[in-house]
Amino acid sequence: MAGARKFDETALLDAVLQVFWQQGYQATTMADLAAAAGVQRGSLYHAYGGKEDLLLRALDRYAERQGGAVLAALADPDQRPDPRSDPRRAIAGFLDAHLRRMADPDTPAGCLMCQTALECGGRDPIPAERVRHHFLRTEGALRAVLERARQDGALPAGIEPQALARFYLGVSRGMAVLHRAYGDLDAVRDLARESLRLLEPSSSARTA
Amino acid sequence: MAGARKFDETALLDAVLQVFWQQGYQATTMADLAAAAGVQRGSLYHAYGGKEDLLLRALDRYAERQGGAVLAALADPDQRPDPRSDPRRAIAGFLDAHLRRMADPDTPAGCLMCQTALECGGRDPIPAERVRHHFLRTEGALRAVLERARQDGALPAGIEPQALARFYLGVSRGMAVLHRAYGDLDAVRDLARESLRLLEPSSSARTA
DNA sequence: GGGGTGTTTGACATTGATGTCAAACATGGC
DNA sequence: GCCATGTTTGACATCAATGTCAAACACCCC
Repeated sequence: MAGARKFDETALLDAVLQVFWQQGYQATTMADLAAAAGVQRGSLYHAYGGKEDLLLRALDRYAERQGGAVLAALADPDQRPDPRSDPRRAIAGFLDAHLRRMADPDTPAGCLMCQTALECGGRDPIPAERVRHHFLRTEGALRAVLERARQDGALPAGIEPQALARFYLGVSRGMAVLHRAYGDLDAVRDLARESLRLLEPSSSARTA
Repeated sequence: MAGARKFDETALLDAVLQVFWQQGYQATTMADLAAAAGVQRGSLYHAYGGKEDLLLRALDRYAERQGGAVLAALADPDQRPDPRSDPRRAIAGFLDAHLRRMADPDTPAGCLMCQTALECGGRDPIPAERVRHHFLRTEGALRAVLERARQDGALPAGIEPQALARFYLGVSRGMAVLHRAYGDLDAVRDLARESLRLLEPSSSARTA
């Protein structure tokens, strides 16, 4: 293969991701993306389909990096032998991974997935579907942890893993909105901390 | 005053609001807004400053309509004599008002405030600040209800109204994201229902 | 009903983004 | 070193949105 491309694929996607995340999908132009990636605009068109295609790849890359860290924290919050039998540690690790990500000053506030969900939800079905896919993945991972914990007897009887998984998915999404809106982590921390009280042993088990 | 304007101010803002809500801020053009409002594009420029000004007015109108109903439900969920002394009813009314709004098929999924928060958070400081203002308003109303309930002894000691208010604000924002992403209310209902368990009498009171 | 005030309208110039393309270029295989 | 393959580059035409403006217009007050 001669005339190899000069740029690093993942570095380019990271740059693209950052711009989408900072500015939003519609507000960023191909020129913005090219400048951020240190590449000519024509090269982007040549190597990829266009803005929507780049967004889809950026979403997958985002899921791989940020989502990967989050799911790893969920599965193994503290490198314990079998952390999933303690759902509190697992869920706390899940939320704490979000908090740590948001505390990184080099990264825009909020969450690219949530932004894209809201921005493309009423207009661009393909990115919206991709986001939905990643949401369902996270929801499934949460549910798996809670299912397992219930089987191990680590959760009060009557708990519905499905509903609780959706609850913590929603909480993590709310955290992203508050982070973006408020700019700091005060409210985000409150939201995470309060939500964990639902798993405390003394908490009621009624879930209708 | 001669040559009175032909259109109805609030009807126009409702139409504008709907378009912003459906498509997002950046994706809607002045032509979209003019068409939705049944008005010539030049008239919009004449009567208002431009797209950003229209967004600000749409946000205020949205807060007045949707937010007004939500805050009313919070203050008086069931036309009881003094509903605020029962924080569970008040918060349930608050969340249920969101659910009822989302169940309306004539209205786009999600929440205009949250969309704007995420879309403008990294780009347009003025709309972002306006959204923050409305968020703080809601947070304050929630806190007031919880403060009062605590004074009435209707909440376990040790509860922090501030943190709990932010929690339910975040939950309502998470509901909007899940609604927009999933398109249905299943996950939204789960999120709302689970979050209410935090106020059950048997729930633990530890908050620090 | 005439004059003045403010609104509506369509057109205009300007700006910016898009997507394409041919030519120049780099690289690996032979 | 040379060729073939694929990439980079800048330019180009097209398209769409913006914001402005002068003229036409409708309304109220006198």
